[in-house]
Amino acid sequence: MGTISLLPPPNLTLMASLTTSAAQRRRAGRKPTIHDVAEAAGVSKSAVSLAIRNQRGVSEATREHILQVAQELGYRSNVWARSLVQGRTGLIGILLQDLGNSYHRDVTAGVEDAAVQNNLRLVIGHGRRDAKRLQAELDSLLALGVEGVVIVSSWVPPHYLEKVGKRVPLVVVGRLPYRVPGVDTVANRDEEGAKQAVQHLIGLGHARMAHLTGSSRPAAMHRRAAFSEMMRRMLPDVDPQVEGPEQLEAAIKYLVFQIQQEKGAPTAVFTQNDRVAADLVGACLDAGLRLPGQLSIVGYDNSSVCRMLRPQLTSVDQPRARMGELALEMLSERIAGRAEDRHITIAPKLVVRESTTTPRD
Amino acid sequence: MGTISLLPPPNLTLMASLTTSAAQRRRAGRKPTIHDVAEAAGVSKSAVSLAIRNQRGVSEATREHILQVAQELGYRSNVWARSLVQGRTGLIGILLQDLGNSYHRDVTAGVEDAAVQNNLRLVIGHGRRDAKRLQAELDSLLALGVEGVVIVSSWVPPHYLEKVGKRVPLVVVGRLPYRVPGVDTVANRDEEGAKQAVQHLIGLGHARMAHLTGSSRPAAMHRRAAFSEMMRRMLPDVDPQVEGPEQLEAAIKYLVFQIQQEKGAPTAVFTQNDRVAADLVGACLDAGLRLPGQLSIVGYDNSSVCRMLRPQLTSVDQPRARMGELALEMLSERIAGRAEDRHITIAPKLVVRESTTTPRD
DNA sequence: AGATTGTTGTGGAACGTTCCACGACTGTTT
DNA sequence: AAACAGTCGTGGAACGTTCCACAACAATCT
Repeated sequence: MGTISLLPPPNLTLMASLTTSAAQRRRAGRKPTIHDVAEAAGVSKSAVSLAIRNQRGVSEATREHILQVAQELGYRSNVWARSLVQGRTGLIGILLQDLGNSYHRDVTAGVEDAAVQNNLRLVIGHGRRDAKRLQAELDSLLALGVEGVVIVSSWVPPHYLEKVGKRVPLVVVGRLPYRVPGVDTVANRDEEGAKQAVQHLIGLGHARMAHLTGSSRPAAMHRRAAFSEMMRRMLPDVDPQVEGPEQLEAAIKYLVFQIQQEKGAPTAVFTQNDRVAADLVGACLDAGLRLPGQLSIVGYDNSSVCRMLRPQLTSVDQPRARMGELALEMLSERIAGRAEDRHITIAPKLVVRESTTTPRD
Repeated sequence: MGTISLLPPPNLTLMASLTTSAAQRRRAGRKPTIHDVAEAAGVSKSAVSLAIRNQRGVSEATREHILQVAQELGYRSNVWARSLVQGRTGLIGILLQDLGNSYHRDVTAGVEDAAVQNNLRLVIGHGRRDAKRLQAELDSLLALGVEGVVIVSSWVPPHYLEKVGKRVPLVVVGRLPYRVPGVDTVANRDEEGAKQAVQHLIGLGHARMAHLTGSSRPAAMHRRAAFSEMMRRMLPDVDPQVEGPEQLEAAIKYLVFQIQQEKGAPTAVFTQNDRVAADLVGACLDAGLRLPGQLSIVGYDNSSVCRMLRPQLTSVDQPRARMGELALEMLSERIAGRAEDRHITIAPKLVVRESTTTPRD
């Protein structure tokens, strides 16, 4: 602590005339601006502006010259200044509830592709499966000035969605608890997916079936309800077993126990999603059950784990990339001014793999 | 605490000549600005600016009043205007090569947490496992004005890294082909992970071991080299089998075939990562092999699939969140001015599960 | 020749904020 | 009473860009 900082006098060189201003700026280590380019190229800043945006108003010769000078100086236009004056940013946000999840990855890929088409830049927000964080992240996106947001989560509270939806266009990928005015949605028809799963199982000869769910979010509830409805219609004599979402783990254990006892246990299970299915597969194998011999299992999402598990998982596929594309298209319509709400649903499709077979005799 | 200061309304309703301008702006559908708030609160824009930034220069009473008016108007400060004048954005980017991957998710979570601490906002870029796209995405982040970038990928070409690194601080999470001047790195010690894996297997009694790799990226190459080195040191008489990265699928098939033939086949495999391990597990099970009885398998990454597979996968864990935190800390040091390069390595740790056991006799 | 129409280019005024120098007022010290 | 220091607040000048009205000049039409 002995040394005292001898402050080097800031040497105010008086800025004698203002001629050197641009040069000084550059010397100060700042990034080159449009003024620097203009000065170096011997034209006005307006000319540079036109040139770099490829607008008419400058001759081809000067444009080339300007571009070359800009290149030499390493000039890059300042997006902030531009969007400040233009009043638009060309940014759109996508709010994910969970990175590290192939469903979200594929939806995002679809949104990305469509964004490129629409000349929009994508900013990803990461909510981490937590309503508070999702809200904070959404705020963050808004503060960045996105012109619209695609939300891939059903965890953002609807009243918050409604509030935000008034300030900026919002499209939700997935089911909401109820329709929120001003907010568009794109979702797969969970009922149809559940129906296909049940029909597939019935087609294989199954009758005693169970549904296993780990969530009471809207999508899960629709699958569950559709399962019950289908069973009532197709197999009115059978009492379908529906378990969860609380105590899912215990439900899985009990199911395995039932099968080991052989007394009227389900021969097939339709699960709410692949994660639950994977847990079930694990529990069955740990208990020494033969799969799919002793139990047929259908998942939902057709995620990347389906092909990793043994037996490979039969699962309902949602056209994820397409849903992402649709979401972005709806969003850009909104940004362009559409006022009425739209709700698109899209058909899912069962992908049959190894985890389903005819019931044990 | 009892006394409440009834704010004497500042009521400077003069400004006669300029009265309608702000109101007009608001009517035009634009978002409210600092001027609107100032007008509505009867103070100057400077006062509003101070109030919302919680700076001293306004009394507590007026600050509260201003904040309330701002709240009512739904005012949100415009980040670009701010960063335009301040010359900094408070944004940092993170470039991921693959959403939908638990490794990346966890690293990102670490970066996020540290970013909050450092009062920086995170922007996620998504490269999709493709050098071209990664570059485009990195450009995109730079255009947004990030002050630094954390890159979670080894796919960005080093020469490009070097070029970009001159304009903005860069930290790479993971191994690079070689040290790039100006670019910091944080990585796990792959050699140590490989060593732990081999030691674990030797401890179980294995001697004939193989390594299976699906990549020639630096991290993979280090694991592979360390595997060979360990084998040479610990079991000089055994010829270790190293397969891949090309024709990985064929190598897996051949390995399974060897084991079925029983003649001097490996009894354990250390794989480059969990994905390869999962493929191997699947192939073994499909061929009817008993796992881990006929083959012990060790993965790398301790990703979420480890617990989904049966047998559950023994795998080398990298402290992913911690690596993310470190990356962000290094980045903010750089932004603050550190000039010399730093390279941090961190110890991985083997997590033993079900996929490893004593060799078949 | 004069009027009309393009083309190429210019300087100043936004955009919404922060920063800075300074003013008005209220106490406190000489 | 004068001088000083603090607090609270103000208006104007940036920041880097685009937009707009208009100027200079050339080419074309009456």
